[in-house]
Amino acid sequence: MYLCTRNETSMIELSSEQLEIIQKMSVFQVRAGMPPTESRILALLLVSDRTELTFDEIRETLNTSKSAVSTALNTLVLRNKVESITIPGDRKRYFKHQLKNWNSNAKDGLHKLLSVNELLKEILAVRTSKTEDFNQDLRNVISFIDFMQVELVQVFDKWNKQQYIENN
Amino acid sequence: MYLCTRNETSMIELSSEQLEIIQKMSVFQVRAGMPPTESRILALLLVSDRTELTFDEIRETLNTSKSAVSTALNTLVLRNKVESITIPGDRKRYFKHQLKNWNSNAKDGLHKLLSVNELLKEILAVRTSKTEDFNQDLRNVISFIDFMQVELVQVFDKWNKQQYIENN
DNA sequence: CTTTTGGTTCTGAATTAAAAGAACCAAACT
DNA sequence: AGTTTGGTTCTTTTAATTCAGAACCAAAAG
Repeated sequence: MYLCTRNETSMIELSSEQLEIIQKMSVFQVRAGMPPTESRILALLLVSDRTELTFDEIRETLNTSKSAVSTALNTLVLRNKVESITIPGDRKRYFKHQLKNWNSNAKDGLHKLLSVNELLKEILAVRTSKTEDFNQDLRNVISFIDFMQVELVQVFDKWNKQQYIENN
Repeated sequence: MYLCTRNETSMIELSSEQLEIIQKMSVFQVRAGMPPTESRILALLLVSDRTELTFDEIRETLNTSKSAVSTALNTLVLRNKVESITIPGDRKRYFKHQLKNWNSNAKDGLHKLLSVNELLKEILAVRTSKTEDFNQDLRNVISFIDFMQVELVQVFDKWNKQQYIENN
């Protein structure tokens, strides 16, 4: 006979405020294109009093299937949104929001957005010369994006420098 | 008996390069969350030799249904991505890419992205004080976004000023 | 070596988003 | 007035996401 030392449920207790925030946050993320389960997991990891939750705690608290939680967590880990921690002597994995990566994720996202400029340059190269006004507008957009690219790098640098100073 | 003075087709002739760019551009936009038809219309309006196209030219060139083109164009106009021009004495509407708005659309988009900060501040206010490390990381993200908000406004200003100078 | 734990992977079902098709409508033309 | 044009709107079809449920599997525990 094997002992069952586990609790009946691993559901996390949440205040109504916490639940409400999970709701709002996930609506926000879903609108930005993230799938619902991923969004709710991220939101839960942000509001929960314990910052490292197990697979089962997430599953039970959000009342979702194992498969959905599994795939969502894996893509979140892949995208550096969540880190998975293992404690020696404990088989379970613990999942934690990767707040630290917010900065560099934002940077990557912006870079991807700005990479449209390569296509715009291709377009300019192929355009007829008959439409000078339009082409000039296009050139202007291209310079704007080039400008943003340069400036954003400086803004990120400025932030990093400022952080360095504050921590010394 | 009524004369049919219209052409058989209003399809726009496109080089293979132009077609290829439409393809690449729409893939890019779709990945950023824009519906396919909208993306292809925008791309077409960017590469086409004529910059103002009619409803039917768009429909035939992209080989899409009237309803799809209609709704896509209407949302594009609503979002200030496309402008619709009417020429007096011509019943058709002409549609043109709003390159001029790229700048301010970008600004709006970024602002929406950064508006997540209000939620993060709510979260911080509700969090337990037991998790000081995590809370500090969260505060750090919040300051980062606040910082970006301020800096981006300055970057946009700088661009506008620079443009003003160049044009005078 | 058997059982339990902590998941993963593989269907299928259900929901959602996108596009097509047809009916419709107002303005202009004859 | 009747027709054609230039679309719009509503309904149906199709395609793509998302999730659940069950089977499965490796590592650890008994």
